[in-house]
Amino acid sequence: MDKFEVKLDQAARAAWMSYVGGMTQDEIASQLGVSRPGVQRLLALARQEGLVKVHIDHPISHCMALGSTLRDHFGLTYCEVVPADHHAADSAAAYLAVAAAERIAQLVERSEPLTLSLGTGRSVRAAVEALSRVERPQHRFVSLVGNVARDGSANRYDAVMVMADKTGGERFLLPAPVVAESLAEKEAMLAQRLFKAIADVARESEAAFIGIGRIDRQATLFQDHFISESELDELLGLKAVGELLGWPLNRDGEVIDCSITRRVTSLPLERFGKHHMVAIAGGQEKAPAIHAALCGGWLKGLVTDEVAARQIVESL
Amino acid sequence: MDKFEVKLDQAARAAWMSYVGGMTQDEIASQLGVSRPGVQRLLALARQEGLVKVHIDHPISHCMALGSTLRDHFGLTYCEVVPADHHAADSAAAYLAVAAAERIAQLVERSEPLTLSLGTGRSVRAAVEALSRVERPQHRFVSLVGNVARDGSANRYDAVMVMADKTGGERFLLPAPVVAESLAEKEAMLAQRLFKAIADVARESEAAFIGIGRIDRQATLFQDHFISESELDELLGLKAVGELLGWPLNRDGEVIDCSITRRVTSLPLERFGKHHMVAIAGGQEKAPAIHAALCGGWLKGLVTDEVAARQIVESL
DNA sequence: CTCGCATACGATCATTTGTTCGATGGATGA
DNA sequence: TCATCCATCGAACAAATGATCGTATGCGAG
Repeated sequence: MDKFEVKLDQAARAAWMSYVGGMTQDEIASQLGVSRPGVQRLLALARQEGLVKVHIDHPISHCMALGSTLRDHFGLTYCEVVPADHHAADSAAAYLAVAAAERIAQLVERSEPLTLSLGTGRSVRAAVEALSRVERPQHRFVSLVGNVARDGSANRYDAVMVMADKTGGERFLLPAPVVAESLAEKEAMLAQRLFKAIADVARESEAAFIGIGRIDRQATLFQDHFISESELDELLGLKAVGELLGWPLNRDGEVIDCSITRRVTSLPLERFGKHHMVAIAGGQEKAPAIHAALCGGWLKGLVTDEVAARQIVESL
Repeated sequence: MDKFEVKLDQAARAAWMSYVGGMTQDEIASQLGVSRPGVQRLLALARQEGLVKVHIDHPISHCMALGSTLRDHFGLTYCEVVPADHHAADSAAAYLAVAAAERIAQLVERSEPLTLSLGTGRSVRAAVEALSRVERPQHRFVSLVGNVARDGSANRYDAVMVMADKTGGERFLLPAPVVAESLAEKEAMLAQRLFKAIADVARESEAAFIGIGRIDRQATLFQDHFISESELDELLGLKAVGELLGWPLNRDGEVIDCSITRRVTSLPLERFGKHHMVAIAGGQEKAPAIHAALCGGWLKGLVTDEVAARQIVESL
């Protein structure tokens, strides 16, 4: 196929003129003595044969590539990866918050009434705090996770509270601990009219922005006393690597069925098809948990950082 | 200017999505949460800041870059550089011929009557021989250089002859040696009605495809006995490095005024403004001659090969 | 606090690009 | 040699891109 070689030559020529020389296809056509659609075909060939290499000379380039890989591999609608600033390790968290905030802002800024679910966790908190104030009393914000600690005290600064304060929207808080003391207590909770009403609002929400929790000694679930040390050990024994809304996941992203799971009061993950939940989580240590959540197919979108994304991509 | 950093980040993102991800500007706009014209501006910024690097992964890429440099530097309308095949050194000449032939074919193939000038030399000969046969009796082909050797014999296979044979067009040959024996002989030639008539046809030609000659022991002018050895030495003494249509040029491309020049019967170079002559020449050894022709500003176009082009560009 | 300036934004239009479909020509096999 | 099929090509259309302009918005000076 020597004919093909000649075609490639011409395709490379056309590609050079188009991409490097900045010529229009008409100019290229008259230069090469072919029709304009002919140039079109040559350019298509050049791209298809991988003759055209484009590189974006900016650190963000890697992040985009990582995000794209994750998005394609786990079938996400979108995946944003923020760069890890190697000079200031802390700034990554702030960057993550800003990036997630922009996502949330896109929804919140519209004026049609919106119902939005929010999870707990530092990342979600930071994200909503990064939002700028905007008057939207028509919106409703509902928490997907109980905000009552074991001792009965409510978390005054839940993400939903911050959101509602910033927008003037309605707030719906789940009046329950994340994990009930007993099965009976859980049943009692779920039977409450108020609880059901809030669950209904949550079900109407268009999107949910949630955190992803680790399951280890530093787990928020444990640190904030939602579960006891022995319960943590039980979860670790069952190979839990992360949690979504308090539901522990194994490394394949499946919800682990155990005594603790049966007492979790959060809305079941199955309730939110695949088109609601956007996770906000980053950091080297959270990578296994994020990976699990992705494997489970629970997420629609993910906002993470470079270190976590890299770790996950490398383990694929 | 931290604001600018953020802009660049976003510009890089947009560029990545557009060039690497292949997304449309509308998609990018909705992803980034800006308007479509906003994306436009971001992409413009990214290009302007040199964030976007495009590389054509094909040997021809270097050739295109060389050609572009020559074209811009010497104000040519076009400059085509064919790749030097390192495996088969000879194939470069054939490639050169094919490339030039395509240029000529573009003119010849049209059906409106065409008057085309042709010079002498192996390259021009090879180029017209590479042309495919096409019936164009309405065309006229005229030689710009005498085709009579010192001994009075005419070159049977002048490029014009080949052209006319291939197309059925009219042929106009200059009935003169390139260099007359004496000033008187030249005057006599130029006074001939026939000579004048042919010169007039040449003046009407739309384009001229000519060779570029070296001035050294291997010079065609000398090898084909158009000039004697002592005349060659004289030219070398006057620092001639090349010739166009028999007119010797110094390294700045100026026609050298000497006893030989005054006897050259070819049409004066000045006659052809800057918008007629396309040179066909390649090879390491011809580089200085080509460079001289370019410096002189005699050419509208150039078809050369990689080795010559590289040598010229490196000496700029 | 208000005016003016400057910068940036988004609606709109012209240009360029990509795709589809019918036509043309050349190769292959009967 | 002729019919048929396949590949290729170019005209026309649809989509996307790039540019221009009027408008808004924010910022600094008075």
